[in-house]
Amino acid sequence: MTTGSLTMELPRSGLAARKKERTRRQLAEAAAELFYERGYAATTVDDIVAAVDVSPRTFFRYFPTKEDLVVALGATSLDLFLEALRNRPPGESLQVAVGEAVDESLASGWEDTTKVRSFLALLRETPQLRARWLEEAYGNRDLMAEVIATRTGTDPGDLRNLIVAGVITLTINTALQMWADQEVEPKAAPFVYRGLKELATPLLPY
Amino acid sequence: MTTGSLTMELPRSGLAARKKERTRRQLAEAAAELFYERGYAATTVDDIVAAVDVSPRTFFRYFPTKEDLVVALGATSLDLFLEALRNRPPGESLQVAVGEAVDESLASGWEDTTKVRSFLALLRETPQLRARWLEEAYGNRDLMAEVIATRTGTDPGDLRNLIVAGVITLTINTALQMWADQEVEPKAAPFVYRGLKELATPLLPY
DNA sequence: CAATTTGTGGCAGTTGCTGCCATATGGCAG
DNA sequence: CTGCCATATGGCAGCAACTGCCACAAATTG
Repeated sequence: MTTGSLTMELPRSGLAARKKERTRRQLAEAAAELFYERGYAATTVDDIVAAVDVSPRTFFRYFPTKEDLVVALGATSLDLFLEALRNRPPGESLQVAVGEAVDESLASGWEDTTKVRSFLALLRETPQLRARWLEEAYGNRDLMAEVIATRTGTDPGDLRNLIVAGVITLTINTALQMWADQEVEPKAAPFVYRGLKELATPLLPY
Repeated sequence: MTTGSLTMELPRSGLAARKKERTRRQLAEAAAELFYERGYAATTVDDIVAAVDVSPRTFFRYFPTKEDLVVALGATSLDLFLEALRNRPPGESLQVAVGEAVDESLASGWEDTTKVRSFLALLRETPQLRARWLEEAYGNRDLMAEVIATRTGTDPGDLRNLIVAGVITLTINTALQMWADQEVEPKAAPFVYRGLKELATPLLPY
């Protein structure tokens, strides 16, 4: 059980592999539904496995902890976001690139907007998950710094790039929460833009 | 049991109050020692209470969770930092004020530098605690934004102040980890300065 | 089809944590 | 100093998240 990538083995084809992938998806979907409905703490692992009809022991073979299942729910978006950012045209400003990459990754990583909002609401309501998610997002900081370095032709190990990556991560998360809090604006990008704009002027020498 | 302030009741004087404060301190100190020695996960609540000779049930009356004990270990510093920042001379630049406030709060909140390093090492080695601590630090963001607003004569609710506060929080934590990673420099302030200096120029319009 | 690998279930056990009730201890009025 | 009240403590039973271990079933391979 590789906790790192949250996938179990390499063999991608064959009946067994598909079956495993199916079980995994069923567990994740059933859990998500229950979490959104009753809340994270009020949903036990037993509840989840009962909905899919597997043993509790099996649950923990797919997800090391209950928390990890929630992380897995959103982790795909993190990867998609980085990939989208890599593919944005080089001439584009970082603001636009980041904003569009957010929208693209949300669109391709989730069935519909409702589920994104539910996920964000779950994070907001559960400090434990919020903390864990932030930690997860920061884990991608180094990768993001690399992408930024490539776009700007600077040194990937530069402290500045790390800081920028951290700040952008923070801003995106804040912006997404603000977006989820309201109902009228369907796209998240405007909120991200608004946050990033604040970073366009020097922050400190007040 | 008020989970909010992590203290139990108001009566500050009297024998009972002192006894309670003593038990609390004993638990925290014994736990810290064990955590630093064997690690967080490898130390059970039973281990901790055995060292102080109270019942496990009592432990949870003082600290809602094992994690909360760790947070309590460092939370004092957070309060001290804000207080120190409030007391820095108004003319001073924000960089200097923050850097000095960090040093002051570390000096007054911990017996010696070794313990600060141990605490930071514990955070570094335990993702779960790192996540929780970050969440805790961000909890002070609004308060910090207020202090900044006061210093700069701007609106406390300004989004910009929130962002600055968040970025400073992030920078301080990163800087402290870098400081703890090395051995030669005894004071943390230089590391904080170095990080804050990066914020003096616009971050985004690359 | 046989041999081997790999996923699964069941079970016992540990740890973190909670509710409940009985008891002990400190604070205080008389 | 005594008796009453408030509060802290201990013990116990119990739940939920995990884990290790072993036996069994299913897929994969030759």
